[in-house]
Amino acid sequence: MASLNAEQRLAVEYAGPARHLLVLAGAGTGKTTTLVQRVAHLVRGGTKPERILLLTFSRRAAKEMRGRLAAALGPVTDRLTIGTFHSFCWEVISRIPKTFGVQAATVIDRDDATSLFTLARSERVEKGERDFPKAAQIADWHSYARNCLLPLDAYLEKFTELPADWVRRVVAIAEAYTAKKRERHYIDYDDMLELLVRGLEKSTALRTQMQALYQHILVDEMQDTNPVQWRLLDLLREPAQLYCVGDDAQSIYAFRGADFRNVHAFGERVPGAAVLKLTENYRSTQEILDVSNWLLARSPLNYEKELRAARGRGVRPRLIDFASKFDEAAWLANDLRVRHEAGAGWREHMILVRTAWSAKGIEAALVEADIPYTFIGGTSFLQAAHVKDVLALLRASFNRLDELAWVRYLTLWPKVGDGSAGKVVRALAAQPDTSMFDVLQKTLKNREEIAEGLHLATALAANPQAAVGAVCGHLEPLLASRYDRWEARKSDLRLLAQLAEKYSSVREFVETFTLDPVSNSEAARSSEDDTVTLITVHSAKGTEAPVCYVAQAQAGMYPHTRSLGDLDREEEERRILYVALTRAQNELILTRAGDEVVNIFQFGSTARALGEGYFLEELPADIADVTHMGFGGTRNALDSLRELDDELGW
DNA sequence: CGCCACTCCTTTTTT
DNA sequence: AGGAGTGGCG
Repeated sequence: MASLNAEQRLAVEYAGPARHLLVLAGAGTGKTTTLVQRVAHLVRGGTKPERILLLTFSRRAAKEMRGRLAAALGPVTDRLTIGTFHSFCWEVISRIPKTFGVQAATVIDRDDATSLFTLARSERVEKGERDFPKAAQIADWHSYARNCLLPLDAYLEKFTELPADWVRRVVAIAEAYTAKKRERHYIDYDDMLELLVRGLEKSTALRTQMQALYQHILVDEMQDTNPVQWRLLDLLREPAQLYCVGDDAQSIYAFRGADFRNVHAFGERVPGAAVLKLTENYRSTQEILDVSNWLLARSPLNYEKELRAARGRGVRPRLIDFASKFDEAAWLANDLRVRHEAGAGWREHMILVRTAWSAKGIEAALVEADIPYTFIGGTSFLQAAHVKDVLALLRASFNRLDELAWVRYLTLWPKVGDGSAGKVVRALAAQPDTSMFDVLQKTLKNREEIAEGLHLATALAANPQAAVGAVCGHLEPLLASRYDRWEARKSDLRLLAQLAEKYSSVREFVETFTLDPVSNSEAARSSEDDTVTLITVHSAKGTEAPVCYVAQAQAGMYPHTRSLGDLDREEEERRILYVALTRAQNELILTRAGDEVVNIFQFGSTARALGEGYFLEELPADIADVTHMGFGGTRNALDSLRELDDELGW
């Protein structure tokens, strides 16, 4: 067993008197270790593994915990229940499908939900009404309200400036969305939590039985738990004991309804709870923590946090300015290469970015420098258009009511638009006893190739890898003419087939990957590969690396311009940067580009707000080395000759 | 009914 | 720069 310090041991072996426990664990203080050792401690103490539930925030965290537990406990690990809140709820619901009315349901992701909202909106909003909130915005509000257990109208009245009649119309659109969802047997992410919570509230029998399942419920990242999730824990926690681990300073999911103040109020929210603290940081050197502490101390909020490094002192963090983001990206690639040539492994390096989108430039530089990397976060691989096209046919093959999938598949074909696709969708719903194949044949005359696609998917339903392969082959001519860079995209589809291999049905494959979207490069590489990690800060919570680059740390990014003007949101941005800084073990390097590279998307607010409240503005020189590099780096040496042009002029 | 050309807006973060 | 939504034409 890993050696524990006194605080950790107290937390791991805690045996009362309080029934429930919150462990406030600062960054790098051994949160995961404590959780893993707690489970191991319980199992070794005689608790049946079946009676332990471990809820994590992300799929990646669940996987990590499972791996570490397997190392500590061996095969009994398989008897533990470990998962995200969402996957746990969905597993419960899937076991009692008739009660929850989800026998033939298809799980939809955010994109599909937004498409459904677009349909609902278009029925209720004139084309000319350009100011009326967009589908994506309405979907956000709707999701947020549900995660907070608030009725949509109450939420809109309280938190938006919408006029009363628009509130009513938005609510009507949300109701239409819900109706469409039900009609099409769709389940969205929020349904998973909401259905189970409602079921537990409604049915004493279900509640009693579920409460009897677990003796111990352990929760990771408690500070990011939102009201529905709290409600679920409230419903399950008697007689089970709650064991929660979290850090208020790392709460970065307010946009999903999390409120870090809830961990402060833990004692009141959970009667009979005690709070322990872990304060010794084992991850980083004191220099790295000095910068992190400095950032947090400047907050108007009081986090009462001052991280101390158990490891002692090391290298001073650096802040490097570049003339352009190209210089910055090129320097990053070069620095990585130099370190690699000096003997460091690629995997010892992590580049953290605020937004997935802005990582593109760095990605390009890494590709050009031939540096192996894994990108984690942001738009997943499954959201690429060509991948969705293939998945649409697979989805349609097992849910005849899946309108979004049918329309997507059918309109891929020439001469098939929304009109005929709609006809097919209606016919499929109206004739539930006719096979889908026959409906297609009858509705789309002389279009055998369209029905043939369905045939391939259905015939190979039990062999996902073959089904994906066959469907890709069938659609290839269509997709190749539709998208540019086809060769690159085609490799995504090969990857898709590869991913499908370990599943026993097409349905299981599609469902798992909707719940657990995999980013492109993440899917392509196994965890054993030696690669640099390029990652969004949100995805990086819980991870660490010896050398961390916090890239694009310029004004406008921390805090992000979109959050300006709202104090709570700006403070959340501070915590995001704090999370980024505290990932580093040995070396922390902040890089940023000067703003002479004009952003093409010059939104009004960007220009005005640049620099206001910028967190790194006053970074003291005694805690970080600030250097300027690469001025004119993108300029060709010959460019200096240009100045001669005016002078010479013969 | 489908296709194409045009305009407008976008990108904060994720289960 | 590119994707989504819109409107007019074949």
